[in-house]
Amino acid sequence: MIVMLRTEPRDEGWRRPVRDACLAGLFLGRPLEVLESGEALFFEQDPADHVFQLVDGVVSLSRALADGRRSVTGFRYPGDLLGTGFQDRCLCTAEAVLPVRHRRLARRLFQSAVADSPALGRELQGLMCAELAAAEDHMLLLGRKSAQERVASFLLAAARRLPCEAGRAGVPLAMTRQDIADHLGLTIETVSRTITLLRGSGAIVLAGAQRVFVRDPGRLAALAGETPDTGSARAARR
Amino acid sequence: MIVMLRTEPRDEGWRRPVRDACLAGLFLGRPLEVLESGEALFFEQDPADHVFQLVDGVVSLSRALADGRRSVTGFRYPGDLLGTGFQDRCLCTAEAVLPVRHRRLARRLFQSAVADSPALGRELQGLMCAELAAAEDHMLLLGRKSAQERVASFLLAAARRLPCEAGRAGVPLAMTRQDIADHLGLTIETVSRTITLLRGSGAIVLAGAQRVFVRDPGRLAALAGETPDTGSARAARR
DNA sequence: CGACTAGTTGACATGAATCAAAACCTGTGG
DNA sequence: CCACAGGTTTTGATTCATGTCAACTAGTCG
Repeated sequence: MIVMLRTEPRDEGWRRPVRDACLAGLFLGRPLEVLESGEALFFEQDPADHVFQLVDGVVSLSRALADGRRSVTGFRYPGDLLGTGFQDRCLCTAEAVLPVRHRRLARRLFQSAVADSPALGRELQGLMCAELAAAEDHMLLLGRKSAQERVASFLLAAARRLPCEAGRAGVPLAMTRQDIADHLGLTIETVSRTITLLRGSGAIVLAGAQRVFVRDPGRLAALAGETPDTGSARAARR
Repeated sequence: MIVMLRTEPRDEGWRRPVRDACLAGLFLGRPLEVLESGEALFFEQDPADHVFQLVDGVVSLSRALADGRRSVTGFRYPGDLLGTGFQDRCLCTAEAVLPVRHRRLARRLFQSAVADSPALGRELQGLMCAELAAAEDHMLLLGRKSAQERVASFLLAAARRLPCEAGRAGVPLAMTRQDIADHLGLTIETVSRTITLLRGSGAIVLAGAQRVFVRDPGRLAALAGETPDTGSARAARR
């Protein structure tokens, strides 16, 4: 009981060496599972019984209309958690874009771990805030950006995911043009044409369809409709 | 101290008559503030120092590109909380669409209350999950739906927000056509034309620009691209 | 009543979708 | 090593939905 009391205090900073009790830690003992490229980890509307940690590969998250029209809400990469934002049902379908290795944890366990630890609670809240921020960015892209701005934004985001040096070797685009199109609310043809256009402008160079070199990040950012990033939103009002 | 200990146990179900210790309860003692229609509660990129409870009125949440293009990510109504999904900065601008009455709470207090109570933590997580689900729905709308489907979806959602009987008196659209257009990724002209079209089809009737009667919810749902709601996503794969 | 703003309608332009075909990969088998 | 099959990506020609620009109308507030 005394121990209980001693672990209670609010500010926990002191007793964690670098980073213990992180969400990733919950998956430590779990067995590794694998998925072929194209297979699904879960489907939209499935009961959301598990939470997943992506160890290796790339996953697309998508939802679809009855007639097959599809929206890819995002992609997930090694280290990311999947399904943390679900309640009882899966919000989206998760498909392996590359061969995947992952671990799984029963949602019950995940939830009780989060409920038991304020630190985990905070980490989860942070993750969800980030997802929400990304979702809002993406709504702006889908609702208001031109095809060129969308593709440029996408390539730029892909480049920024990589450590600077890795970028020298080119940005790998694991997903198909169809996935990119469904992510950007365009058709494959438009994605293809737009990439050709960006290539023509000298902002990027291609090495096969799946590898891009960003030659001129500044120009790409400009084409992406990014603000030169000075004034506040308040100042920018017309 | 004994009292402290007695309030500690994890499963609190027993000591709450109907619903105490909910997030809304945190705002109970707070003074009511007011905002004229058109005024902003906070701006994109402002430091996120407070969390708000909307008591009365309607608020639009939006982000903007440097050149003024705008995306309204959603609307908030009485009872809703605002700013719960922010970290250190506001993700979006919140503007009063109707005169607003609201209460505010320092984020610090909000966060510590949430950290202290697993029940509040769960409630907050639930709210954020719902926001995320709404965001994904909206991405599908923006990326893949036609103008008609977008407007029909919007009107349907507005109608469904109201209790059934209230619907008889018509669905009030507090926001301007510009707000609707920015929400749906369209222009005001297209919104206007599309509403006219829906009116022509007999699905809706207008009473002034700000009040809609949904005459045929089934037809409207069909025009909105909603599935007749039978098969699972798994079954619907082509 | 008049002025102002919001909303609607019309004519026309255009960016992206669609339909179609060619080029490019990647792996398989001779 | 080459030929071929099946898939993905690119390119081309054309169409169409939505955007743009402009005028008109309907509320609203002084």
